Amino acid sequence: MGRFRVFGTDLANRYEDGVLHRAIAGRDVAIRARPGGVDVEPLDGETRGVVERLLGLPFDLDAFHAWAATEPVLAPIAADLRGYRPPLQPDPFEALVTSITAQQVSLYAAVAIRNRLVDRLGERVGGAWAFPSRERIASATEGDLVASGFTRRKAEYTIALARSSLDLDALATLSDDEVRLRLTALRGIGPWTAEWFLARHLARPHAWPAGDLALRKAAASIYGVDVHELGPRLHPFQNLSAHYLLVGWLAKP
DNA sequence: TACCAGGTAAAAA
DNA sequence: TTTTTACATGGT
Repeated sequence: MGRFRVFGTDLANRYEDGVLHRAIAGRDVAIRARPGGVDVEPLDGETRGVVERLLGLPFDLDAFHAWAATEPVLAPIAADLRGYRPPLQPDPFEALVTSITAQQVSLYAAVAIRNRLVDRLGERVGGAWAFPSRERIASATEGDLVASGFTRRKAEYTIALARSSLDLDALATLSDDEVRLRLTALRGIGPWTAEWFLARHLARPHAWPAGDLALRKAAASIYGVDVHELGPRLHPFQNLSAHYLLVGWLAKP
Protein backbone atom coordinates (compact mmCIF):
# COMPACT_ATOMS: atom_id res chain seq x y z
CA MET A 1 0.00 0.00 0.00
CA GLY A 2 2.92 2.30 0.68
CA ARG A 3 3.76 2.20 -3.03
CA PHE A 4 0.60 4.23 -3.66
CA ARG A 5 1.92 7.23 -1.81
CA VAL A 6 5.72 7.10 -1.56
CA PHE A 7 5.94 10.12 -3.82
CA GLY A 8 2.85 11.85 -2.48
CA THR A 9 -0.87 11.13 -2.45
CA ASP A 10 -2.14 10.02 -5.85
CA LEU A 11 -5.71 11.23 -6.35
CA ALA A 12 -6.57 8.47 -8.82
CA ASN A 13 -5.28 5.81 -6.41
CA ARG A 14 -5.93 7.55 -3.14
CA TYR A 15 -4.49 5.82 -0.10
CA GLU A 16 -5.70 7.40 3.11
CA ASP A 17 -6.36 6.14 6.61
CA GLY A 18 -5.41 2.62 5.63
CA VAL A 19 -7.82 2.48 2.70
CA LEU A 20 -6.99 2.61 -1.00
CA HIS A 21 -9.75 4.26 -3.03
CA ARG A 22 -10.07 3.75 -6.74
CA ALA A 23 -12.90 4.74 -9.06
CA ILE A 24 -13.92 1.69 -11.09
CA ALA A 25 -16.80 1.91 -13.57
CA GLY A 26 -18.26 4.90 -11.77
CA ARG A 27 -18.03 3.43 -8.28
CA ASP A 28 -15.69 4.16 -5.38
CA VAL A 29 -13.97 0.88 -4.55
CA ALA A 30 -12.28 0.65 -1.15
CA ILE A 31 -9.36 -1.72 -0.70
CA ARG A 32 -8.12 -2.38 2.81
CA ALA A 33 -5.06 -4.48 3.65
CA ARG A 34 -5.16 -6.62 6.73
CA PRO A 35 -2.92 -9.39 8.02
CA GLY A 36 -3.53 -12.44 5.88
CA GLY A 37 -5.48 -10.77 3.14
CA VAL A 38 -7.30 -7.83 1.63
CA ASP A 39 -10.86 -6.57 2.03
CA VAL A 40 -12.44 -5.09 -1.09
CA GLU A 41 -15.77 -3.29 -1.22
CA PRO A 42 -17.57 -3.67 -3.56
CA LEU A 43 -16.03 -6.76 -5.13
CA ASP A 44 -17.88 -8.12 -8.15
CA GLY A 45 -17.43 -8.97 -11.78
CA GLU A 46 -17.01 -5.33 -12.67
CA THR A 47 -14.37 -4.42 -10.10
CA ARG A 48 -12.44 -7.65 -9.64
CA GLY A 49 -10.22 -7.41 -12.70
CA VAL A 50 -9.05 -3.88 -11.93
CA VAL A 51 -8.50 -4.64 -8.26
CA GLU A 52 -6.43 -7.70 -9.13
CA ARG A 53 -4.18 -5.59 -11.30
CA LEU A 54 -3.91 -2.82 -8.72
CA LEU A 55 -2.71 -5.45 -6.28
CA GLY A 56 -0.29 -7.03 -8.75
CA LEU A 57 -1.96 -10.43 -8.78
CA PRO A 58 -0.95 -11.29 -12.37
CA PHE A 59 2.68 -11.65 -11.25
CA ASP A 60 3.86 -15.20 -10.57
CA LEU A 61 5.51 -14.50 -7.23
CA ASP A 62 6.23 -18.09 -6.25
CA ALA A 63 8.24 -18.72 -9.40
CA PHE A 64 10.05 -15.42 -8.91
CA HIS A 65 11.03 -16.13 -5.32
CA ALA A 66 12.17 -19.65 -6.16
CA TRP A 67 14.42 -18.19 -8.84
CA ALA A 68 15.54 -15.16 -6.78
CA ALA A 69 16.80 -17.42 -4.02
CA THR A 70 19.44 -18.64 -6.49
CA GLU A 71 20.58 -15.11 -7.42
CA PRO A 72 23.12 -14.27 -4.72
CA VAL A 73 22.79 -10.46 -4.80
CA LEU A 74 19.02 -10.37 -5.20
CA ALA A 75 18.27 -13.18 -2.73
CA PRO A 76 18.46 -11.13 0.50
CA ILE A 77 16.40 -8.30 -1.00
CA ALA A 78 13.74 -10.69 -2.27
CA ALA A 79 13.70 -12.42 1.12
CA ASP A 80 13.23 -9.09 2.93
CA LEU A 81 10.40 -8.09 0.60
CA ARG A 82 8.88 -11.54 0.27
CA GLY A 83 5.26 -11.26 -0.85
CA TYR A 84 5.62 -7.78 -2.30
CA ARG A 85 3.51 -7.42 -5.43
CA PRO A 86 4.25 -4.37 -7.59
CA PRO A 87 0.96 -2.56 -8.31
CA LEU A 88 -0.02 -2.67 -11.97
CA GLN A 89 -1.54 0.28 -13.79
CA PRO A 90 -5.01 -1.02 -14.75
CA ASP A 91 -5.69 1.35 -17.62
CA PRO A 92 -3.41 1.72 -20.66
CA PHE A 93 -4.23 5.35 -21.40
CA GLU A 94 -3.76 6.36 -17.79
CA ALA A 95 -0.49 4.42 -17.70
CA LEU A 96 0.91 6.31 -20.68
CA VAL A 97 -0.23 9.75 -19.52
CA THR A 98 1.18 9.03 -16.08
CA SER A 99 4.53 8.12 -17.61
CA ILE A 100 4.56 11.24 -19.76
CA THR A 101 4.07 13.40 -16.67
CA ALA A 102 7.00 11.57 -15.05
CA GLN A 103 9.43 12.11 -17.91
CA GLN A 104 12.53 13.97 -16.76
CA VAL A 105 11.07 15.37 -13.53
CA SER A 106 11.16 13.94 -10.02
CA LEU A 107 8.27 11.67 -9.16
CA TYR A 108 7.21 14.14 -6.48
CA ALA A 109 6.76 16.79 -9.15
CA ALA A 110 5.08 14.26 -11.44
CA VAL A 111 2.49 13.32 -8.82
CA ALA A 112 1.70 16.97 -8.11
CA ILE A 113 1.18 17.66 -11.80
CA ARG A 114 -0.88 14.52 -12.35
CA ASN A 115 -3.10 15.34 -9.39
CA ARG A 116 -3.87 18.77 -10.78
CA LEU A 117 -4.84 17.13 -14.07
CA VAL A 118 -7.10 14.63 -12.30
CA ASP A 119 -8.63 17.40 -10.22
CA ARG A 120 -9.30 19.59 -13.26
CA LEU A 121 -10.40 17.02 -15.84
CA GLY A 122 -11.21 13.87 -13.90
CA GLU A 123 -14.41 13.07 -12.06
CA ARG A 124 -14.91 12.69 -8.36
CA VAL A 125 -16.49 9.39 -7.40
CA GLY A 126 -17.05 9.30 -3.65
CA GLY A 127 -13.66 9.09 -1.97
CA ALA A 128 -11.91 8.52 -5.27
CA TRP A 129 -11.24 10.41 -8.48
CA ALA A 130 -11.58 8.81 -11.88
CA PHE A 131 -8.56 9.57 -14.04
CA PRO A 132 -9.60 11.73 -17.03
CA SER A 133 -10.85 9.51 -19.84
CA ARG A 134 -9.17 9.38 -23.21
CA GLU A 135 -12.23 11.16 -24.66
CA ARG A 136 -12.00 13.92 -22.07
CA ILE A 137 -8.32 14.54 -22.86
CA ALA A 138 -9.05 14.35 -26.59
CA SER A 139 -11.50 17.22 -26.21
CA ALA A 140 -9.21 19.25 -23.92
CA THR A 141 -6.96 22.09 -25.01
CA GLU A 142 -3.22 22.34 -24.52
CA GLY A 143 -3.97 25.20 -22.17
CA ASP A 144 -5.93 22.86 -19.89
CA LEU A 145 -2.88 20.67 -19.47
CA VAL A 146 -0.38 23.51 -19.26
CA ALA A 147 -2.49 24.96 -16.45
CA SER A 148 -1.90 21.67 -14.62
CA GLY A 149 1.87 22.06 -14.98
CA PHE A 150 2.49 20.13 -18.20
CA THR A 151 5.13 21.56 -20.49
CA ARG A 152 3.72 22.77 -23.77
CA ARG A 153 5.46 19.80 -25.42
CA LYS A 154 3.98 17.24 -23.05
CA ALA A 155 0.53 18.78 -23.49
CA GLU A 156 0.88 18.25 -27.25
CA TYR A 157 2.00 14.63 -26.79
CA THR A 158 -0.83 13.82 -24.41
CA ILE A 159 -3.62 15.30 -26.50
CA ALA A 160 -2.23 13.75 -29.69
CA LEU A 161 -2.09 10.39 -27.93
CA ALA A 162 -5.73 10.72 -26.87
CA ARG A 163 -6.77 11.67 -30.41
CA SER A 164 -4.67 9.00 -32.14
CA SER A 165 -6.29 5.97 -33.70
CA LEU A 166 -4.12 3.49 -31.82
CA ASP A 167 -6.15 0.79 -30.06
CA LEU A 168 -4.44 0.69 -26.67
CA ASP A 169 -6.33 -2.38 -25.44
CA ALA A 170 -5.19 -4.34 -28.48
CA LEU A 171 -1.55 -3.88 -27.45
CA ALA A 172 -2.06 -6.61 -24.86
CA THR A 173 -2.26 -9.17 -27.65
CA LEU A 174 1.09 -8.21 -29.18
CA SER A 175 4.65 -9.32 -28.47
CA ASP A 176 6.95 -7.14 -26.38
CA ASP A 177 8.79 -5.90 -29.46
CA GLU A 178 5.57 -5.14 -31.34
CA VAL A 179 4.32 -3.10 -28.37
CA ARG A 180 7.62 -1.17 -28.28
CA LEU A 181 7.34 -0.43 -32.00
CA ARG A 182 3.72 0.71 -31.89
CA LEU A 183 4.22 2.93 -28.86
CA THR A 184 7.50 4.57 -29.80
CA ALA A 185 5.99 5.45 -33.17
CA LEU A 186 3.95 8.03 -31.26
CA ARG A 187 5.44 11.41 -30.55
CA GLY A 188 6.32 11.78 -26.89
CA ILE A 189 6.60 8.07 -26.20
CA GLY A 190 10.20 6.92 -26.23
CA PRO A 191 11.92 3.71 -25.13
CA TRP A 192 11.62 4.53 -21.42
CA THR A 193 7.86 5.11 -21.53
CA ALA A 194 7.26 2.05 -23.72
CA GLU A 195 9.29 -0.18 -21.40
CA TRP A 196 7.45 0.96 -18.27
CA PHE A 197 4.19 0.32 -20.12
CA LEU A 198 5.31 -3.28 -20.69
CA ALA A 199 6.38 -3.54 -17.07
CA ARG A 200 3.66 -1.70 -15.16
CA HIS A 201 0.62 -2.13 -17.38
CA LEU A 202 1.14 -5.40 -19.24
CA ALA A 203 3.19 -7.13 -16.51
CA ARG A 204 5.53 -8.61 -19.12
CA PRO A 205 8.14 -10.71 -17.29
CA HIS A 206 11.10 -9.56 -19.44
CA ALA A 207 10.43 -5.82 -19.38
CA TRP A 208 13.55 -4.01 -18.23
CA PRO A 209 13.52 -0.18 -18.23
CA ALA A 210 17.28 0.20 -18.67
CA GLY A 211 16.93 3.90 -19.45
CA ASP A 212 15.41 4.62 -16.06
CA LEU A 213 17.58 6.83 -13.88
CA ALA A 214 16.52 5.22 -10.62
CA LEU A 215 17.00 1.70 -11.98
CA ARG A 216 20.45 2.67 -13.25
CA LYS A 217 21.37 3.91 -9.80
CA ALA A 218 19.88 0.84 -8.14
CA ALA A 219 21.83 -1.48 -10.46
CA ALA A 220 25.05 0.40 -9.79
CA SER A 221 24.51 0.62 -6.06
CA ILE A 222 23.24 -2.92 -5.41
CA TYR A 223 25.02 -4.92 -8.12
CA GLY A 224 27.89 -2.59 -8.95
CA VAL A 225 27.29 -3.10 -12.67
CA ASP A 226 25.75 -1.20 -15.54
CA VAL A 227 22.01 -1.63 -15.92
CA HIS A 228 22.41 -2.92 -19.50
CA GLU A 229 24.77 -5.63 -18.34
CA LEU A 230 22.45 -6.61 -15.52
CA GLY A 231 19.31 -7.10 -17.64
CA PRO A 232 20.24 -10.40 -19.34
CA ARG A 233 21.57 -11.72 -16.05
CA LEU A 234 18.12 -11.36 -14.47
CA HIS A 235 16.34 -13.28 -17.21
CA PRO A 236 13.56 -14.43 -17.12
CA PHE A 237 12.41 -12.19 -14.25
CA GLN A 238 13.67 -8.76 -15.29
CA ASN A 239 10.37 -7.02 -14.50
CA LEU A 240 9.92 -8.25 -10.94
CA SER A 241 13.66 -7.90 -10.34
CA ALA A 242 13.50 -4.25 -11.40
CA HIS A 243 10.68 -3.58 -8.96
CA TYR A 244 12.43 -5.37 -6.11
CA LEU A 245 15.70 -3.58 -6.84
CA LEU A 246 13.95 -0.21 -6.88
CA VAL A 247 12.17 -0.82 -3.59
CA GLY A 248 15.35 -2.22 -2.07
CA TRP A 249 17.26 0.80 -3.25
CA LEU A 250 14.59 3.27 -2.05
CA ALA A 251 14.78 1.68 1.38
CA LYS A 252 18.59 1.75 1.46
CA PRO A 253 20.13 3.84 -1.36
C1' DT B 1 19.31 30.09 -4.50
C1' DA B 2 20.95 26.91 -7.16
C1' DC B 3 20.57 22.33 -8.82
C1' DC B 4 18.72 17.93 -9.94
C1' DA B 5 14.98 14.84 -10.87
C1' DG B 6 12.49 7.15 -12.55
C1' DG B 7 13.02 11.62 -20.86
C1' DT B 8 11.95 13.15 -25.45
C1' DA B 9 12.08 15.47 -29.76
C1' DA B 10 13.98 18.88 -32.40
C1' DA B 11 17.84 21.89 -33.40
C1' DA B 12 22.62 22.39 -34.03
C1' DA B 13 27.07 20.74 -34.85
C1' DT C 1 25.39 10.74 -37.51
C1' DT C 2 26.20 12.55 -32.95
C1' DT C 3 25.70 16.16 -29.51
C1' DT C 4 23.19 19.87 -27.42
C1' DT C 5 19.13 22.22 -25.88
C1' DA C 6 14.25 23.39 -24.28
C1' DC C 7 11.00 22.01 -21.42
C1' DA C 8 8.72 23.69 -16.23
C1' DT C 9 7.69 21.83 -11.60
C1' DG C 10 8.89 20.32 -6.69
C1' DG C 11 12.41 18.95 -3.18
C1' DT C 12 16.68 19.66 -1.06
